[in-house]
Amino acid sequence: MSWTDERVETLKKMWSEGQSASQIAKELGGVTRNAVIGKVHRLGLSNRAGSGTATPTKAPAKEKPAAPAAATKPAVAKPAPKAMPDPVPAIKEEPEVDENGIPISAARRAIIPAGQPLPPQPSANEISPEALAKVSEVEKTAKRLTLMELTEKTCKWPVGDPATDDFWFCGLAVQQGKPYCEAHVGVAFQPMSSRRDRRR
DNA sequence: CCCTGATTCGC
DNA sequence: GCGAATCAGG
Repeated sequence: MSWTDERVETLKKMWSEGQSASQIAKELGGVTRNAVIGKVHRLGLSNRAGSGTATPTKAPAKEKPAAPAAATKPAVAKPAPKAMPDPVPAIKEEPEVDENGIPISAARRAIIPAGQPLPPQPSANEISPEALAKVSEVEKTAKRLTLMELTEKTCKWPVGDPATDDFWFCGLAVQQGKPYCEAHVGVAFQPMSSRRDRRR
């Protein structure tokens, strides 16, 4: 595989979205995470926006002389609108939870630990019955943790009403890089088409 | 041990 | 330019 324009674009997009190199590599296929990282560096987009907690170790004061005095612009220059991508879909205000126990907006918003990007809201999206079934089943075996018992390794999917006693977090082992266990990741992150059109 | 990105260096 | 091997950290 080679770095076609398309692949590079995907790489750029995913990288800026905060996806990990391995995730990107998986997505692209035919490349390893090393390849992705290597490419990222060659493209000169090594640092992403956000927490510099990754691997700062030592941040040598590398000041980038953005624009030498050479070219002096007549000022006025546009404020550079920057990118403002935030397709935050208007979430439906649903005061109740699904019969399958899927929490809605309010609870979720408050609980989400602010991981990396953001958990795309299922909103209008339909979740596969399989995934939902999986969730309701998982909730039986959930560890029912309290807020303070949560760690990076515990699923942070909230269940129940935070305002009542009947509220807890799944607490099962999270999926690497995700805030939820596999089952909950399944309903939190929908690929695209969850509907399986079965036709003859 | 799982993972992460960073760097090096032969190709 | 590419990416495996390696390094360094969580």
